[in-house]
Amino acid sequence: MVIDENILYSVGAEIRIYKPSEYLFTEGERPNYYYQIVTGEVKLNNYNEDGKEFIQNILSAGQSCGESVLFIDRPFPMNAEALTECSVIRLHKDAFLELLNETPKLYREISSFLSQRLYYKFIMMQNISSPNPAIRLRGLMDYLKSFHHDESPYSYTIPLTRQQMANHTGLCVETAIRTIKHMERENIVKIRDRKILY
DNA sequence: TCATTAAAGTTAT
DNA sequence: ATAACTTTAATGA
Repeated sequence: MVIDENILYSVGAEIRIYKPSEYLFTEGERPNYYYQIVTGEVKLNNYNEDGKEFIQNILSAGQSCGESVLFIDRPFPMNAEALTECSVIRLHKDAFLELLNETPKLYREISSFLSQRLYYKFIMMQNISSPNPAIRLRGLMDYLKSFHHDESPYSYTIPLTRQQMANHTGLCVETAIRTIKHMERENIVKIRDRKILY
């Protein structure tokens, strides 16, 4: 968790429920709130000129979003869409910044969270710039698996659909599927009832 | 080689 | 039932 919920409530935060496919915020909007996910999953994405989706990240309980842009005067560069039903704590920008001023410890925690995001972005950017789809997908899987602490092969079930994996790596679904099949033949992954074990 | 299109089967809602 | 996802195959850059 990023910030203790009780602290957020004490400075005026409110809880909001979002239905699947509802937006927390959209690209181009002016950021007015700090968001922290209590339950559910939120997808950060963009759409390119042809309307093709690119998933930037998928966030789950305990993670925050929107904070990256609260410190600067810029509109949101992405959409935040609820994937499942979500309960999200929302705190107004001014109250959020005020809270950080009063509590240096929180400043550090937010910085740490932002650093993690930056780290993720860097890793993903590295492997997504590879022309080889296997490297892109493996980079994604390696990153996801790095949070599960069992390193043995096939111990981690990829929590994404192939569609989502493709949209994460800028590949088309068909290429993602073919590449994953190829990886299965090479014993890099196992597939058990459509789930990818890595 | 990969994206795109089309078509069909499968799963989830 | 209907939408979303998965898979295979053909074609073209």
